[in-house]
Amino acid sequence: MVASAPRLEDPPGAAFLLAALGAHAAARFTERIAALDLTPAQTGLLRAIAADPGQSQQTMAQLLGTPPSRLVGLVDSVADRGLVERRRNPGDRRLHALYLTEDGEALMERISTVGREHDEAILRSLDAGDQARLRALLLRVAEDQGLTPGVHPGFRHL
Amino acid sequence: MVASAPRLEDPPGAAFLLAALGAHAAARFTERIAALDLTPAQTGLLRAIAADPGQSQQTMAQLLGTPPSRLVGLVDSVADRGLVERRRNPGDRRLHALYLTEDGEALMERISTVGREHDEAILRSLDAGDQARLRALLLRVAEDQGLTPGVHPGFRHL
DNA sequence: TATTGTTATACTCTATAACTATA
DNA sequence: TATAGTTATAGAGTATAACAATA
Repeated sequence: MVASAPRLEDPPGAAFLLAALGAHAAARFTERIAALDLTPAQTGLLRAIAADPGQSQQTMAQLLGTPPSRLVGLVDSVADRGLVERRRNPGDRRLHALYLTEDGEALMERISTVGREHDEAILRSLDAGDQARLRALLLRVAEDQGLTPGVHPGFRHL
Repeated sequence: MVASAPRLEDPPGAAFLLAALGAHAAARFTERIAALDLTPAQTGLLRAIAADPGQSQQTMAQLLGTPPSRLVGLVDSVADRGLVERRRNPGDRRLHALYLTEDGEALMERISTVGREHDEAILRSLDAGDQARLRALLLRVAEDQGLTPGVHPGFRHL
């Protein structure tokens, strides 16, 4: 058994490629939504509210994997801009249910457009068939790994 | 033209899947190398030194996309453990060339093993053919997007 | 007493820029 | 004067835990 030679150009594994490309895609998306004056965390929050309106901040914090205290400032930042509103639950006045305003829903449309443009830019080197194949493979892995659909698991560090 | 209905389960784009899976893979890898008492940033530095020994800290900082001042503590942390050594360049004594020690090279072997196990865990839902297909597609996208091979573009935020 | 949301505090991490030594 | 590396400072962002309102 011979000791392995120095591996200068060790081919990166698929998981490393995933992590690297994921960080790259996230950085490019951050640049794009900055044009809408949004941070990734704000965008993730808007997306989560749009997907399931009326949730309390506690529920939302658990879904996003962040301490409730952090949600306060985040919700403030989008509520101050009239994108989200807190509605007190009359039955239990401790709960603040989160809803998008009309402006918020309109902005979600623009976010979706940005997302499609972003997708196109990242995948431009693949033809339609390969794009579909890649997406199917990623979906399969994401499901197996237990990722919550539509939620960025690294929300804590956005 | 009818206004679009509320899109509750908008299928996530491939780029979003990439970002989400990338963050997931990075988080799982962080857990694994913690068993070797390493942070992702330390691991990235070791990898970069192994790939191209003898570089100065300035060069390394540029490659990794981080301010040189941050490299100091990072190099200290691995040098104190005897994994890396700074060698002064006799020709220009301002430069500190970075090399792995024998212990550092041995640890790289273990890191490679951890990386392979990590890969296997992330991709376990795909058969060998699909793993190869995914890897080829990711490589194509990474190359098109201008990613430096073997370098994590989000090194700044590790 | 328990829970929701909020605020306060302390801590970690980072970049910027000043500083030292070499050139 | 310019550059490599280092150190100091200040700022951003976070989690933990204390707090107020409601149940």
